[in-house]
Amino acid sequence: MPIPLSINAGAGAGTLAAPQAQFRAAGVLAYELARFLESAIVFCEIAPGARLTEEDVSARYGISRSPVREAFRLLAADGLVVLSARRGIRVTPVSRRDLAEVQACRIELEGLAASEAALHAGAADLAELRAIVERMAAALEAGDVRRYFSHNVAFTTRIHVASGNLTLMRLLDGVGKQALRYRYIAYQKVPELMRVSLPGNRRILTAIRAHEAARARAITAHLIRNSWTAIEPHIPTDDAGGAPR
Amino acid sequence: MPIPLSINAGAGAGTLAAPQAQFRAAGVLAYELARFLESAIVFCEIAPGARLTEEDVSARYGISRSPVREAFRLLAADGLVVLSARRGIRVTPVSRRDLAEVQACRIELEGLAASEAALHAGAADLAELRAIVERMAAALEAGDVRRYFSHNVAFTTRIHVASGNLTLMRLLDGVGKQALRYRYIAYQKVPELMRVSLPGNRRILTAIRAHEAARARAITAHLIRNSWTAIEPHIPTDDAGGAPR
DNA sequence: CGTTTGTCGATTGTATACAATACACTATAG
DNA sequence: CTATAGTGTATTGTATACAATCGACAAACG
Repeated sequence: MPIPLSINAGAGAGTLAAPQAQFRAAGVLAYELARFLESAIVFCEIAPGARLTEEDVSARYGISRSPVREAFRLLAADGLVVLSARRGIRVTPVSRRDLAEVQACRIELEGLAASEAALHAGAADLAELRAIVERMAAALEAGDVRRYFSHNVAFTTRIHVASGNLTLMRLLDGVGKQALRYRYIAYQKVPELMRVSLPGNRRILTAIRAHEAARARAITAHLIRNSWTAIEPHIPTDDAGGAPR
Repeated sequence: MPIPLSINAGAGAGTLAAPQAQFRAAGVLAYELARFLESAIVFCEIAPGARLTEEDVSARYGISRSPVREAFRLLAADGLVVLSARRGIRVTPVSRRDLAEVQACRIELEGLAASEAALHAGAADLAELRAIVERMAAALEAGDVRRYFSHNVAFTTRIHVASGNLTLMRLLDGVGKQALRYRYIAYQKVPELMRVSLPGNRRILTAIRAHEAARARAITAHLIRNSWTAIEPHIPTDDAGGAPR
């Protein structure tokens, strides 16, 4: 039976921020596997709509079904896969509708995070954010989309941390991973997005440094709407594309 | 070894809306157990900060550890318990800080849901919402706090459905369960809250029926803020109350 | 020829045994 | 008396075997 995975192992694993590393040990197979698959899904190394089974994955990585099963549940909780009993799990298909849903939610939550960050960010947060922006600028200069993307994610995550709201972080973590797929597609298909994104992020940082909550929120919302409209044309109209088994 | 559960089995189980019943079969132990424990936690039949172990729960209900483990992960994803490796899991303690976090997020997400519902609600949604409001009124008349609470939850959930945004529903489901505990505490300690809540919900319904998205959002936000300030005095200042094992 | 029913295979759901690990406690050395 | 190392126990992490269930296909019946 052919296994539909085509991951060149070790490639992209761990390049994204560890999701709940603060809560869970690194040596736990389920979490390691979840991070690995997550990264593979976000970077489209596993195609949207692809079908996986517990057995396949456990055989492929030489581990038992228990951690695989747990990893699948973790991915499902973040909306990256959909579980259908006894029919295997499927990588959540991308669609314009899903994009719209995700972005609408992100506007609210990222906006809140930026706003709270403007109120609570300490010196360390600001320094870190500034450093990340510079790294983004360097990546843009070098034309390295994937590196820019990676730093951009770090920037966003750091704002979440600076907001000081753990519940918000948890929620953003959930919707964020789904959004990551679209964000990656966006930067791949429309690299020019970087040129809009970087100044936007700089302005967010400025607003946060000046403790202007409302402005930080507004710019964030605007930026998300921007990328939304940039991405949309590159997403299939509906999710009919997925192979129906 | 004493098992810290004190659930009179079957009492409150299933009174809350089934979370993902549409996706998962009812006969699956992990989901049944998760719903049961969820209800017990929300209604404070298991105390905040209480410690559970996979072994205890599996023994108590005569099922194996596998579904118990899975149920624990589901509860953790909704923020109702916190997992700490090899130290058992603990029911998430309540605290003013946590309340603030949850409510801040809810203002954004419930606001969005109300707003979208105002734009997309169909005749069936409106009829159902109207019916639920009448049931809330009846419960208020009868002074039945728990029944009022239950219908209130149904009302909120129905708005989420009417929004037509599945991602939003998923997020609200996550933060909503955590919020439920505070909402229940609120109605128990401050029954008068019902008298404020009912007219507020009526006004939300009116705004939705009139397709006034902004107003629906504003009223929703206002209502949440209201209950927030009403609840806050009844929550311990910090989470030092939990027995540290 | 259409419909229903039975069987089979694939896949998840559940149970259980075993391994690993972190924490608490005790004993011993200084 | 205090500090530290070692050991034991509780608890989760992982592996694996077995049961249940769903969908597909085929055969029999109308």
